[in-house]
This record gives sequence, structure tokens and C-alpha cells, in this order.
Amino acid sequence: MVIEVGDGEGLSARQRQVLDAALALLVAEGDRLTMTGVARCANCSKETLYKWFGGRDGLLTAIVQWQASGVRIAPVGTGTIDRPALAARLERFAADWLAVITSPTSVALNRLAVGHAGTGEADLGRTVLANGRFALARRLKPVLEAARAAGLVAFDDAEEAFRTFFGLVVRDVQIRLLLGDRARPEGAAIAADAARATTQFLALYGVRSRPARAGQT
Amino acid sequence: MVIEVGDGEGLSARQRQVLDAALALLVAEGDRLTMTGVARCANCSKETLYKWFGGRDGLLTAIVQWQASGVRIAPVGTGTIDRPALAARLERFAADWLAVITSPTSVALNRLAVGHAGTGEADLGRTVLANGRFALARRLKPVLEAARAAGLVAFDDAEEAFRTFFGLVVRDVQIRLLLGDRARPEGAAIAADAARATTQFLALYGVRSRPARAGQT
DNA sequence: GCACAGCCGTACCGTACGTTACGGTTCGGT
DNA sequence: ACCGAACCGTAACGTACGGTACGGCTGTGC
Repeated sequence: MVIEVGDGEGLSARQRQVLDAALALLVAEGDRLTMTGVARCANCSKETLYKWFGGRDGLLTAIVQWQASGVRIAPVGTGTIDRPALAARLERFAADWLAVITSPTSVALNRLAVGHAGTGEADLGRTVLANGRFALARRLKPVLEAARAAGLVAFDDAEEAFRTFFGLVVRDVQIRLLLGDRARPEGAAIAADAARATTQFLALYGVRSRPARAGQT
Repeated sequence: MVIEVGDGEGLSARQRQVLDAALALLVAEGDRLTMTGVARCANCSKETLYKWFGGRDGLLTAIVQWQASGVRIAPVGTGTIDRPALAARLERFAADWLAVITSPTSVALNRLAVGHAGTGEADLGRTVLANGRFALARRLKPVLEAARAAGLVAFDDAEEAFRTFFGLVVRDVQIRLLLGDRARPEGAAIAADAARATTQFLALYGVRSRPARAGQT
């Protein structure tokens, strides 16, 4: 199965406007998003919505893909990999990821996809996973493997190492937000969490190289 | 705010039957659960459903509380606390928790609550969190604090330690299941994951006492 | 035996919303 | 200036479902 990662290439400027409006409405209204509401809020006709997106499912799918195309995790960058650089990079990933999953937009989209999972053909959940968790893994694994090649960390399976990192970063934050708990960390807390997760990950997988005790945050 | 943890005390046998049927239907149908469907499936009339539960929201709330009353995490038990006992207890918690959150029932219920979060007054999300994540924390924290008192582990904040343990146990499993990914670990994998999470948690928080190198799993 | 309460099954009502259809308007091409 | 395509705004249709009403059945207290 091929998941359309959708960089919003085939969309006209007007269509992007409509999707922006729909996304904003989704964040505000949640799953009560209605075709009439989108049309009114986007100043377009329902007929146009149906022509462009085929129906409600198509619109929702387009919204998910459109938002995904706007999420950009820190590019990997192929610089030298020493211990401080690795820590900085992991911390950056963690902070970016926390910022994404705690954003109202991401929460609304994940709620939509969760509620929609297992029903219908569109399978928004698959798309959200492809653009979220799996996209993150795709970006992070090369970093982990480069670090392993440089002797900084040790693990058998990059996938397992990634999942541990994921757990250390996300913890209970995402599920709590999805379930409506007010627990959204702001800037400073996110930075602190990212640093803690990185430290813990390196404590679990890091290789104690030489005496080098410096730069442990 | 007081959350009704609901041990199903005020329910007649017949009402439990109805809730069981409704829960089964919820697992099968997802959010498309309909009052008519519940009535048909439970061999009762809609009038009775409305009389007993007040409406759809009331029924959903009753379903959530009813299922929560059936979930039992390993009781804490106040035995001696040495390193192997601590590891065994953590592993037990982790395995129980993984079994719960990966069960189709839990997935269906969490999907329902997530989709329902932020809308309406019932606030199923709050109930699910109270009976899930927070109930787990309530059970686990005394164990962690007893272990700290015994000098086995070290941490400043039991809440933070719990959240780390939670992350190490759950990782990406729950969000993937909620989003419809087929990634349900079965018995052996759950046991392995529980052991790994426990080992990692003790590696992060455990106090290296004396030479004692035995019993590291 | 009988009145009555509780419940089942079903029919019914009102609404919300997805979907379709249509008249009017804007705009680019010729 | 004219034509056609695309699009806006709105009205209309059909259905699904939450909620309500009612007739019939069963079991229990007197």
C-alpha cells in the first residue's frame, strides 16, 4: 500500500486557502466539522468542495495531507557526528516532535484520525501514522545509525532504539492531550523534556567512551 | 472535580447484561454505535435505555465506567522490597498495562473517548484517564516510593519517575493501535517488552548497591 | 384472581447533515 | 463585446439516528 505523503503539489492557491480554512475549522469544531461549515468558513460553495474533494472523506483526507505537508521536522544534516552533536540533534528532534504533537492542530487531526480509524476506506489513521511516527523514524534512524557507526551508541535494532527514544520523549503527553487533559507543556517545559529524554536515551544506549566526562548537559 | 470511578455497584444484573452487550457492540462497531443497535443487540427496548441511562451520552459514560470496573491491575501487595521483588513487580505492572491497552476493548473505548473529548458535558476522556493512566500511577507510585525508601532507586519526583516508566512501557504501541495500525503484541512479546521496560527503568533510576551484580534479569 | 409496575418491541417525530441541483456572477480568452 | 468555464450562494432532497409514545406481555404483591 502506498501512502500519499502529499506535499500539496497538485493544489491551486485557492484550494490551499480552502484547506487552511477547513483545518482551522477542524481545530475549532473537532469532529463536528460539517461540509456546510467549511463552505461558509472558506467562502466557497459546497458544489466546489464536492467537485474538488469528492465528498467528506476526500476533504478530510486532503486536510490531513495538507497539514502533513506543512510539518517539517529538523532536517537531518550530514555533519560530523560526535557526542555533543548527537545530543544536540536528538534534543532538537525531541523538542520539534513535542512541539508538533502538543499543537492544537496535531491534537485535532489525531483525534479525527483516531475516531475515523477502522471505519471507511480513507483510513486517515494510516496517513497520520505515515506522516507522523513513521516519518519521524525515517529521519531519526540514519542519525542513530551514524552514531552507532561512530561508536557513540550501541544497539542491535535501530527500530527498537527509536521506539525507546519515542517513548522517552512522548511518555503520556500525547494520550493525555488526545483524551482532553489540560497538560500542554509550553516552550521551556518542552525544552526541558527534550533534554531529559535525550539524557536518558544516551544513558541507556550511549557508549562510555574514554574518560570523557564533559558535555553531559 | 470528582470522577466517578464506578465499580458497577448500583447496577442490576440486567443492567450489567445490557452494558456488556453495548460494550461488545462498541468494540465491533466503533463510534457508529447506535441506540437502536444496542437495544436490538441487548434485547431491550430503547425506552428502557433512556430510562436507565438518560440518553446516548449517559449510556456511553456507563459503558466506560462499567468496563473500567472490570479492569484490575495487579494489586500492590505490601511484601518485602528487595531488588528482585521490585523488578518482578514492575514487570508485572508493565505486562498488565500492556495487556490492557492492547486489548480490543481498551482500544475501542479509548477511540470513543478521544473522539468524544472536548465535546459535550460527559467528558469521557476524563473518566478514561482517571481509570487508566491515573489509576495506574496511583498503584505504582507507592511501589516506587517504597523502593526509594529501601535505597533501591533514586528520584526526586515520583510523578516524573512514573511518567518515564510509562513511556518506556507504552512507547508507540497505544497511539499506533488507536490509529488503526496492526501492531498488537501477543503474550510473549508483551512479556519481553515488560522485561525490557523494567530493565531500562532500573538502569535509569536504579541505585548500584554494593557489588551485587546478580539478578539483573 | 387481579391490579399494577416494569419492560419489550415497534412505530413515529424532528433534526442534522451529506449530497445534489440550479440560478446568478466573475473572469479569462478571442 | 461575447462566450464558456469555473465558482458562489442557496435551496432542496434523502437518510440516519437520537429521542418519544404506545400497545402488549410478564411477573409480583394483595
